[in-house]
Formats: sequence, structure tokens, C-alpha cells
Amino acid sequence: MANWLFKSEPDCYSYDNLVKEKKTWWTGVANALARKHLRAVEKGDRVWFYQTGDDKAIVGEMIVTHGPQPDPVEDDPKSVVVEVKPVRKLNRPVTLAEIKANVAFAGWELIKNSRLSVMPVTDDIWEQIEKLAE
DNA sequence: GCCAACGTTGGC
DNA sequence: GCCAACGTTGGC
Repeated sequence: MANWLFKSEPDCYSYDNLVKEKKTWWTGVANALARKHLRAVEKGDRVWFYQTGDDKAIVGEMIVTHGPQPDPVEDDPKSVVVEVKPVRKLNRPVTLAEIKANVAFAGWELIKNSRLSVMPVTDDIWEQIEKLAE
């Protein structure tokens, strides 16, 4: 089992949207590295939901309910989507500023490669985020 | 296959 | 709104 972080622009799709919908196919990932990560996602993996734009914070947890498959809507055979459902909204969002300020997250792609929209999360980092969200 | 030009993302 | 960083495209 692995952990991940998915990014979304809340104006486009927010965690609240996901809660309302109960589950969703995570679509629209075009970047090659992000797709590579997405292809490694498995059913049952845990995922942090990070909101870009005005929020810049991890706001909730998701779980993968269906592993990767090509996007049936898109023409591109390299496209990949996974299905996720919400687990819980964090009591307190964990902001990018906090993450940047904390040495425990040094070197993480969220800081190093701000344009990456799908990235792995180590168990250590997962727990650190959990602590900060309390 | 290289690289310049252009486009996009996302933090500030 | 700006711009740095990164990706992608297309001419050669």
C-alpha cells in the first residue's frame, strides 16, 4: 500500500465537491511524470487532497477505489485515471507555508516541484501531515 | 535529435 | 498580475 498527494484547483474541483459526489474519477492529468505516478496508484492507497490557488493547503484524505485505467472519454491512449472517494476532511488544513517551514518535509516534491500534480508520499510524511492536521 | 520559442502552472 | 520553472512544440 502506498500514499499519494493529488492536487486540484478548488475553483475547478474542490474537496467539498468530492464529498457531495461521494466518489470521482481523477481525470485531466497530462504531465508525463504525474501520469507515471498515477499509473502506480493501486486500489486501497491513501491520498492527500491538496488545493492550489488561494488555499494552498492539504484539506482532506481520500482512498483509491479503482486502480488506473485509460480515460474512456479521452482519445489519448496514454491518458490515465483512477477513482477515489473521500475519507475525511481535515479538522485543520495543513498549509503549504507550514510544510515549507518544517524541515521534516525538506526535499519533498510538493516544495521542490511545485508544478507536479500527482506525487508519492512517504509513510513518514503522511504521519507528519496527520500530526499537523490535529 | 537539438534547441529556441512559446505555453502553462502555481506561488508570490 | 507577474514571473520563475518547467513542459511542449516545431523548425532545422
